[in-house]
Amino acid sequence: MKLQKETKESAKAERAHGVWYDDACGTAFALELIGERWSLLIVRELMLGARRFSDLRASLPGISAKVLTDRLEGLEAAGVLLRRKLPPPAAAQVYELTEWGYLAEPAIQELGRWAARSPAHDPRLPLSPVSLMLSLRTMIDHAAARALAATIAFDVGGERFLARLAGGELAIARAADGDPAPDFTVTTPVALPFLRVVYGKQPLGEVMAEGELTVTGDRDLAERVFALFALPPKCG
Amino acid sequence: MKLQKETKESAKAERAHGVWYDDACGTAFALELIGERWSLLIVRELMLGARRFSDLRASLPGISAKVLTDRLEGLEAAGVLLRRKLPPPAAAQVYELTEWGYLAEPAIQELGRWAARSPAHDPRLPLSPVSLMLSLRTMIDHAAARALAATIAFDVGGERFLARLAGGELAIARAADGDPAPDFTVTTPVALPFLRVVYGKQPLGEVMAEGELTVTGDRDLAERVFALFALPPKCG
DNA sequence: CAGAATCCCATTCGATACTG
DNA sequence: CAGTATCGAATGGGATTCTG
Repeated sequence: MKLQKETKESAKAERAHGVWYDDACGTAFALELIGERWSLLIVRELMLGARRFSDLRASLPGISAKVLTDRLEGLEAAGVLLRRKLPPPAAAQVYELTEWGYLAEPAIQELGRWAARSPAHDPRLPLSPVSLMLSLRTMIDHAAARALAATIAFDVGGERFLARLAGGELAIARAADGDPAPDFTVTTPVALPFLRVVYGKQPLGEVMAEGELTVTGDRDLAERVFALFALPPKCG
Repeated sequence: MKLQKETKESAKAERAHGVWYDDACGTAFALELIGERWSLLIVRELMLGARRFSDLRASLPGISAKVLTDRLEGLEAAGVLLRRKLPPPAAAQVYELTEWGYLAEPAIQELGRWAARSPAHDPRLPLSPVSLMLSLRTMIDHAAARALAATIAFDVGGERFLARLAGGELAIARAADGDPAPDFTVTTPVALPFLRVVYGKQPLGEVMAEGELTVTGDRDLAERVFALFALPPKCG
């Protein structure tokens, strides 16, 4: 009886550290770190830089304060992110991925690439600004992109990013003060109209005529850049 | 009141279909498909071919019959796997990944590769035979492997596989009757001793002297093949 | 606004027992 | 062997409240 109780208690303690699977497999260990509901989506939202509690809440429709708090604690304990106090006068607290946390991007991309091939995937749900930017980096045709270079400013629902296309890679960062002038600027209140252009291959003029999406600057370059993106073929 | 109740009920119904995140992001959708506890590990166990209920239970220490049943249902509904009746006289039921299910391997690999870089990863826990084989395919140095070709038979705790190294790739399948004669054979009751050789870089002779691991056949080729594998560098 | 603390119900889990 | 049935316990997560 005693023994059984101790076993149960230690099992409980292990669970608190996130030890569910007794398995040396790296994939199983990954699931102990980021396999809880919401965890990986929080990591995704941090992938383009530090964010505040309320930013995260706003980007993750449906998450509660409690759950977000719990997950941030868990991810911090796992070494995936750090909690950092901004220097005064901002004095806000932000959450930022560790160096190793940032290395999770390929895994996130592979999962997304795989799921996008499901016949059941519905690309018309809402998409956070960060997700949109990451999806571009995931779905770009690297080979074709080598032939192009561009500096692109994005404003998605007020969140601003600067993307630099060069050498077949798309580097993305949050917009900052010293940013160079972009070749063109994409402005849209929500992701969907832009998705219809890059993945739905709807003509840019048509979507712009609806009034939500605007592209200013080198429109011709923009069209050639947008042609670089495509969803993977559906399977089954 | 009425409205609230309906909202709750529809939320419940959605949850039953696995709609947790209201998010077009492919990663979020992937998590709806394979993000439940155990789901991705079940997929991993099926990655090298169809298995039975009891095989899966044996390979996933700690999973209960109920949870395994639930997950198999969910994964079948998601289109990740199929339940198939073997023709008589075997007449057993097996679970097998769909074509699209098999495409999840890169995502599983990226997760494993990432998690293996955590300082907290403990590679001395038990490892299922399938995990061991998949980890080899994940951690091989493709560039260096191009210089070698080999046919290798594995017997890990009674589960037998045939691996073919060629063109920098490691193809792995369960052993079958018409298999060609291997260049060498690796036999071990559990994964650990073999892990110590390929990832711990412990001398093969030393590990074999302990008596658990045996390598028969072209021992020299074996040593050169084993040198192709390495864990990614720890981070932080 | 950022988050901790509490409450509480629904779901989930795992153990055990049972069945064709 | 391949699950199903049942049940108590643990957990999860939403709502609300409180604090700095």
